[in-house]
Amino acid sequence: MDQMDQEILQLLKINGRMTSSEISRQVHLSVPAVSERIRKLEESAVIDLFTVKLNREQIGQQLLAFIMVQLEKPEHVEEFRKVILQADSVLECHHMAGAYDYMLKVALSGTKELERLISETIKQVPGVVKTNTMIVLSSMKEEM
Amino acid sequence: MDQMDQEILQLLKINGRMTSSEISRQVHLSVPAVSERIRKLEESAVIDLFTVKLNREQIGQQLLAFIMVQLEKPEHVEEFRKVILQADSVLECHHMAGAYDYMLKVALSGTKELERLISETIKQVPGVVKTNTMIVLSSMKEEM
DNA sequence: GCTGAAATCGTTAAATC
DNA sequence: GATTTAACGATTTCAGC
Repeated sequence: MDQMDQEILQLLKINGRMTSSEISRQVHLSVPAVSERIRKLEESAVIDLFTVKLNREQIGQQLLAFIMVQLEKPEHVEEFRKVILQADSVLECHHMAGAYDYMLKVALSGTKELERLISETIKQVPGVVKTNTMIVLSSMKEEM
Repeated sequence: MDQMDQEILQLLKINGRMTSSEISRQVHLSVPAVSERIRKLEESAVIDLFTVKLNREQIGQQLLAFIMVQLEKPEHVEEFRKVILQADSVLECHHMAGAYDYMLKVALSGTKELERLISETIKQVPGVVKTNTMIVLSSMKEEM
């Protein structure tokens, strides 16, 4: 991955739909050269995927929160994982070092839905002994 | 935003570079109809942006962490904001309710760089009185 | 708001440097 | 690896529904 690849990735980060010909003009490289570099960045897994970032407020997710979860024993991990992967409102799930085992980033319509997620989904998983929820007031930066 | 828009967004979430003609085949709508819907979803800000998700391990960011920050007084927010927006390793910054004022999601090469970020960048901001860092061991889910 | 057709523009593959 | 050319495919525009 050289300087040129970095420039191309920078442009794609700002606009993932930018065409190879548009990029070609900006980086002073021929169109096939640009396409080939993008293909190789995908092949080598530097590029994970192209995606679209939605405006959460516009799609009814006005509330963002982080939920710390303490899972009693490792034998409950599989069930926990299954529940998390199925829950659409859970955007991220990280296995953590420290006082809590997992940290979830969740996007919901409001506190009512948050309450339901915590008490009816997360706390229903066997082994979940403790949770700690932190509410986001606003976000000044959010990248991938 | 109707059912059709949701189907299109779902496809674009999986592949942000999917062409209108590819989408057209999958949702049984003409190509111009698909293009027009995508254009309107962008115009109405439901679509925030098209972007590329990079594989952090492949680009030398093997360490992911969350840093809680306590900021003494509101008059230091502007300086704090400036530093955060400039720091490439800070992926996210959320203003929080609760014990800490801000929560950062950071991606770095390792603990050495983390130490430098905390002591030479974050703690240098006037008003930062306390931080608390949580290390990510692995991530089982990560969407936008 | 969708469709179909035509013109424009972008992509891909092969040959060459 | 990059470029050029030419065939192919996608997008845009617009008339008509």
